Amino acid sequence: MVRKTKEEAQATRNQLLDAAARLFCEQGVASSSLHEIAEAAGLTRGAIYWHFENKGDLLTALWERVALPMQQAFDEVAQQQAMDPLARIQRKACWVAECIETNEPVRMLMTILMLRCEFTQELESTRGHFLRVREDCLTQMAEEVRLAMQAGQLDPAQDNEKIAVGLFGLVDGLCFHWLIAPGRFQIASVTRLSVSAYLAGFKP
Amino acid sequence: MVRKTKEEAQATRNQLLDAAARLFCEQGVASSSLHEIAEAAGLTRGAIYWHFENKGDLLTALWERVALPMQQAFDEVAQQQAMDPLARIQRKACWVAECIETNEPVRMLMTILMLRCEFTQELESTRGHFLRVREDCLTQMAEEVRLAMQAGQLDPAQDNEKIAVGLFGLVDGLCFHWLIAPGRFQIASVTRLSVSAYLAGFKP
DNA sequence: ATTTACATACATACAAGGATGTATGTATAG
DNA sequence: CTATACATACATCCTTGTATGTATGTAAAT
Repeated sequence: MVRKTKEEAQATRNQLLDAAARLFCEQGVASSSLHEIAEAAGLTRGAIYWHFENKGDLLTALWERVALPMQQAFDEVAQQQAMDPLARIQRKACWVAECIETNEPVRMLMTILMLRCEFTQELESTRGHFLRVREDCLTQMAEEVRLAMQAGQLDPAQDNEKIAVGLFGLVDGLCFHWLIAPGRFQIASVTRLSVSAYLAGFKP
Repeated sequence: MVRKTKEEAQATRNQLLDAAARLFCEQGVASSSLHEIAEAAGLTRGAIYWHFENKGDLLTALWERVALPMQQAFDEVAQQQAMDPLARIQRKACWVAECIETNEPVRMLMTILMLRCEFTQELESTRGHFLRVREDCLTQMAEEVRLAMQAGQLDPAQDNEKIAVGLFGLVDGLCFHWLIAPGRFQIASVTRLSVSAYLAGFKP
């Protein structure tokens, strides 16, 4: 039972990613051996080494599988021209929190990235991805803030980049706390409240 | 050259903690073997196993060595009765950011906890410590918020706990971003700006 | 329509190197 | 003399990477 069709091979790859996500999430990246992952997927390490280079590559693939569609959805929210700049900012910030709560793959990936992996030399490429995506989002967000300033919704005397950085910190920090202390608070409502207060603090 | 005095033994223990902090920070907790740590401290694994039970215990000790004095300093800030409640809140929130920037042991520990370790079963006790300290701080902060509401500085119609949770998220999120992208922004100034805007958004 | 040839998609086997925990040795402070 | 504060030695278990085996899909040649 070898040499399957391309579709079956893709299914195998997804099985491996699913198993890796579950094990990484449960017991951490370092503590999950490739043998365990393969076994959890009902396969052997040979399958892993066929589809991926090593554990780092596996994690990167996991991240891409979730992040790519998420990035698209994020951009779609950004295209909502019906809303004014400030409403768009608020919507985008809260959307991340909602995703973490409702979308299990996203929640698992964020759990892995924030609590179950070590950003060391081995995962340098993963960290690079992370930083680049973050930088893109930050640039977009700073631009939105600038537009909100132009529209008279935020104080134009402020630094739009700093405002965007603070907003990112707020959202990611809430995600971090919610993930490490699950069920401690309602992330969606707290994020809505916090973000609107934060933005209100920058009104002219 | 064995059987040293108690002071010398304590110094040995500190050497081990110093070496562990450095290695954990540089290459992560999981990637740092006890042999490496002992070697970096100019000792052997025997010394580690004499002073600590295992790697998890070592990390817990590391955390306690930094967190205990930090907790005290934090409480001292809380005792500043000269300031009004809102100023105290602002001061405490910003103090963390300042610490991370100026106090190297604190920065290293936060780097380890946020980026270089996996909160899995093995570090369950460390995570427990973390959560308990966080819960204490949160309770204190919520109380301060309540006082600020009583003093008419914040909107009493709001939920003081939620405000405190949001503040924690903001501060920790900024720390996280600053640690993962070092030098990307000035943490002290951004934190000051963000926190004051956040709090301003809750004014009556 | 077979056969041939090759690439694909894994499974299995092998070698080497740690890492951990523990048991034991040992010199000295108290 | 005894407990202390380590160093050393040992056994066990994993883990990774790679090399090799193998069965099948697929396309081209005949």
